[in-house]
Amino acid sequence: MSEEKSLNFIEEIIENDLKSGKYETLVTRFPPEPNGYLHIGHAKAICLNFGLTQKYGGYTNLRFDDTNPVTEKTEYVNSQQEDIQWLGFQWKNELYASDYFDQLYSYAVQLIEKGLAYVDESTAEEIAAQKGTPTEPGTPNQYRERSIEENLELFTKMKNGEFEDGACILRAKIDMASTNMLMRDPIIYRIKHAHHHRTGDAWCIYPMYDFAHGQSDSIENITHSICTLEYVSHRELYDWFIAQLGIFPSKQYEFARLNLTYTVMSKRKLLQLVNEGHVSGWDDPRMPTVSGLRRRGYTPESIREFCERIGIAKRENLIELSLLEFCIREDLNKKATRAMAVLDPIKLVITNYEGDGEILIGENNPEAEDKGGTREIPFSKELWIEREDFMEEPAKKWFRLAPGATVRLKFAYIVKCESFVKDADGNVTEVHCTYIPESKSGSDTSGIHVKGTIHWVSTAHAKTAEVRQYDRLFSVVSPDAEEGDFKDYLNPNSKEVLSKVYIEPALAEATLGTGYQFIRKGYFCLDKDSTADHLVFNRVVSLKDGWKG
RNA sequence: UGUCCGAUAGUAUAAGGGUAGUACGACAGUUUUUGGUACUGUUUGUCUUGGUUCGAAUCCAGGUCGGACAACCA
Repeated sequence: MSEEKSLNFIEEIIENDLKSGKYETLVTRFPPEPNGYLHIGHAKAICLNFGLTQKYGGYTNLRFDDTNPVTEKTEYVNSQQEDIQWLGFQWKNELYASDYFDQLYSYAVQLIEKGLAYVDESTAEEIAAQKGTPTEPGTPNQYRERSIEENLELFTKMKNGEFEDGACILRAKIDMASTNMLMRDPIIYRIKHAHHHRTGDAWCIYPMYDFAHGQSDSIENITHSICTLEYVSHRELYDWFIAQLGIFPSKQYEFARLNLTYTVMSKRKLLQLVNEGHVSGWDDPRMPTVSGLRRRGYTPESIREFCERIGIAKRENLIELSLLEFCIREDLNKKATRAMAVLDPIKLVITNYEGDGEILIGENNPEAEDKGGTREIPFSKELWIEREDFMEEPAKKWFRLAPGATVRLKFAYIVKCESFVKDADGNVTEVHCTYIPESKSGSDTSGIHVKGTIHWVSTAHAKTAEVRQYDRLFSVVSPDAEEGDFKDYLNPNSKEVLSKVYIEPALAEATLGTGYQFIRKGYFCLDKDSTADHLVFNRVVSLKDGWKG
């Protein structure tokens, strides 16, 4: 029993099952339908399923739940595999529900032979009407009493393609009056003359989720089949099929799915954002998809840490985006190389500086264990500095530049603001300073202490880049819960493009997949749109800003 | 009107009959050549009404509130 950390309810069940000898080996599975891209909610399930077998031994299968040929594509199979591996997990077996189509078919035949399934020729509307409502029982129809022989014959014809789509279906014969709507003779096979991404045209009947999932779990000897809360009412059916077929009794356990503030999580809605062009694609850095987060600059470690922190429970939850941001800041703080970039430039002229070709040395990461090494930073008389680092009339507790104020230029000298220049519109365009030669960083003998340090880039040496700054996709905490269309609540300012940002020369060597901290501004990463002569950076997340001006 | 699930600080998550704790957030302070980081402190909570008990967040009963369930989707 681990005393250090408390167990979630699933871990408790597993520890009990292992301790009691109910199972020797833990087997879990991650079962996505390949009909879209994986999102952070899937990441929670991935971390849970794979994390459990890492912790307790055993293994986890990746099983694609591909029982609906019209929505599924190989493109999605590939992206989902890539995302799982990127998150840092490796499945034991790559499997498909479609691997079991023959077996599933024979299970259906067994049910018919036991008088527990029948072919129903009612229309979809009739079936819905006969189903009753949650408060009124359903009513059986005439097809329910067909003979086993007739059912066998009709089901064979269904399989052989002798019927059109929708002409009939195979239903389990359970209880039309059950309080659980799912037990009112659920449909288990339907006709779809559709091309399947793996079985091609071999089949024209396909099992429904409820007739495929539990049996697939059972075939794979899954001990703990973990899914989200909306499947609670399916559990009765899940157990029923396993009991009637007398196969390995996998057990289903449900946990609450992840909801994140300021975003939506359903595949349907994410697909809509993509299709209607509200975002650039599934991997738009604003999307809560794994590929979007990856492009945004999130690390696998940060996402795993997030999934660890949110916990596993059965109550509905809405996790604050700030926790995700905390996780990536925490990770990148240790990893990201520091560099200077000026996003909104004005010029700073050091009137008494006459140096030429001075090179300063900067530490790459004071938070890394090895400090990340150092780099060379060219300095000169004219620099770009951030517009927001100068205030003509300083606020109280203002530590940055203002007329007469002193400030340190990061890695360089202390300067004093002597004057400034405005354009015709009244915007400050230049700040003129004098510097203190003996205040050089690392060998400061000036004895002067300043409260503020600002970043800068030498105008003569600056490279340029495009910077894309992202904000929350929606302007309301819970777009799903609002009145009307969720898209009405899109944040119109979720993406801001800065086309000409000045960066220090070292940043021109930035590589894809690496996090950088633009000192005092935030964490950034190179975007895949970057080319050698047009660098593009994404802002992963800003730094926490202690300035409450 | 039914069945099932759930309810602990702002948000999550522990405590499984015996001190309501932790994290994020917020606020304050210390350190700091990033108003970052780090460190310290403060803040706020058991849905409700009864019952069992020496003792209830925990067990029981009723209520309230929230969620799920009537796709030939998964």
